[in-house]
Amino acid sequence: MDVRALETLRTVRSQGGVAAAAAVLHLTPSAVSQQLASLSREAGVALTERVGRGLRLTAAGDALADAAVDVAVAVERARAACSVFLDRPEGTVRVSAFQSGARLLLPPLLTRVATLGGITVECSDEDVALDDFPALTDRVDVVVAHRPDGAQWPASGLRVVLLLREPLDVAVPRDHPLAGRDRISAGDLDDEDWIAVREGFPVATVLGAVAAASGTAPRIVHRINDFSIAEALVAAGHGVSLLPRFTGGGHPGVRLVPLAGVRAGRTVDALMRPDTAERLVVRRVLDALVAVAAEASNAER
Amino acid sequence: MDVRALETLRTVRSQGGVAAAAAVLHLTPSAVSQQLASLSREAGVALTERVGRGLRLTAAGDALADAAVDVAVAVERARAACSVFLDRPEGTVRVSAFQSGARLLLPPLLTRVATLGGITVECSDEDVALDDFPALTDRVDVVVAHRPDGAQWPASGLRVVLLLREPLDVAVPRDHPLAGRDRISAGDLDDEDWIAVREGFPVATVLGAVAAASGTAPRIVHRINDFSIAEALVAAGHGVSLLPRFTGGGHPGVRLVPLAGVRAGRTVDALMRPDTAERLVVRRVLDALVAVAAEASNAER
DNA sequence: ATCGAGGATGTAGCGTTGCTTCATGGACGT
DNA sequence: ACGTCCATGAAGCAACGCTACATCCTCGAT
Repeated sequence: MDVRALETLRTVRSQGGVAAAAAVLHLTPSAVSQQLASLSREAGVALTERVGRGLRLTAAGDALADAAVDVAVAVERARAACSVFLDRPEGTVRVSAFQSGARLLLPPLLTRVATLGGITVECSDEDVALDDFPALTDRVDVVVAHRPDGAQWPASGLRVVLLLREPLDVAVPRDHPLAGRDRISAGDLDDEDWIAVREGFPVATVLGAVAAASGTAPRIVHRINDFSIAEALVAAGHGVSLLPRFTGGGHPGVRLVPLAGVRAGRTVDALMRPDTAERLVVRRVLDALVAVAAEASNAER
Repeated sequence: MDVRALETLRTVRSQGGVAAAAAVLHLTPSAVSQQLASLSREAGVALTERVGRGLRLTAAGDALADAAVDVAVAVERARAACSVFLDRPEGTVRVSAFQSGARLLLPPLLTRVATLGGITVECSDEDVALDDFPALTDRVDVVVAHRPDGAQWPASGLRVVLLLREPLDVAVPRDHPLAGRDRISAGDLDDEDWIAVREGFPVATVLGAVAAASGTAPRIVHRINDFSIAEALVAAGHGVSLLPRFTGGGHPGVRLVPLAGVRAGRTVDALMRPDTAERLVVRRVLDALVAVAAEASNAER
């Protein structure tokens, strides 16, 4: 039972195929396939089965992949047990975040981690569909992800740490009739043009929930994922939008007005594989990230 | 962090040296040494330190060895997760027992396991000093061991399953003045010659506890570890002894009389490494062993 | 239907890893 | 002071695992 092969099995499951797993593991598809074959030989049962031109794990493969998570966690705990005796935790941690989260959290995270010394943080911005966030944890140590109110991450083999909850406000142009209001109710927005995010992406469902409260379907004229672009469009009078309260860059031409009646918001979490979550340096960075998120949501309201 | 190397580290600790560990692992001392060196390089700290002509684990090494137990357990759990999907558990399990325990438990164990089919049990008899029982678990899957009342096995990385508790009775010759009694108190035995077990071996301390109750030091004339030999000596009138109630072969020339006042007894347990305890076949054998032990202690009183 | 693309899996060859053998250097007991 | 025991290095060899290449299969396109 090679630990590397178990790792590979997990990756094949999370990435959904041999080729994708091979890319993540920096291997050729052939190597991955051979590892699976060897593992299956050792286990005495088939771990994968062909489906179409891809493959999927059998029940046995799924069970073994679950067990493989515990193996990886135990190995990382062993590593951490040694790191304790090192004078100071060293290493590099890869952190990714979606755009608005990145702008809010990454700068203060980097300065805070810098004070610890010895830990290098490599950042990247990754904006993917809601369902694709978990798979990022194979490539990146800490994934800052967001989800609309009500949605939950799949529990299987994923460590989730809540960073902050952020209300979604209605963004209207500065000169809009509603701009002076303290609160806006869903019914006030029936005649507006909407700038929404792409389908399948986080908070896409929230607009639907708001519209449901007023009973009319929203008129979506643009689909923009980057909130700062959406903000610019709103300022230019091309529609209204739902934008997160803390992240809104404070564009001078835009006013954010809270929604009345509907509870609209998103949650920002840190996602990690259970084994990477055990790494000492990762835990240090995560602690810093939690602190930074707390400051951010306190400071801005 | 190679799993094999972690395994090696554990063995070096439990066996107390590179050479002994190498023997258990079927390797050369050089290979063991190289694995330790590679592990230490990877961990970044020294795991062992020379002491005299041997070596001992450092604090970091000890911590890593502890973590290695969890790794081994996780790996075996993974194996077991696959075995569940196999039609029927197969494999061989090595069981060892001290003499009297072996005679009592091994025959019914073998017949019981035979009914399961597919599992081979390899038996051996190992009589060692009390402190040496745990180290046997590196060589043998299930170690049937015994300990005097009050003694405990070291908790570190050892799974203990209680099999039975057995009172120790006073064995006297058939024609001895005390042979007719229902109970014997400690004071009645002040003038007897004793046949004890070797120092450091299980139940050696019990005789001391009995003597303490009467206030006089026991006159030990022979030290015999094998209870059936001790029994023969008692029958021939060479002294009295403390013998386990269930295991006593029922030698016609010997009477076992319970002790009054003092609680004298020994406990028989199954000892396993935590990782081997996870193996499915081992668990089957262990279940059988527990059942056999229950029958034995019920049947014989 | 035919063809091409994408995906998984075998085969040959090569590099790396990890073992054994042999030799060296301390530490203890006689 | 010598021999023994134990751990550790260096050299050589075998085995394992990866890459590269080829094959088979499935699906979507023309």
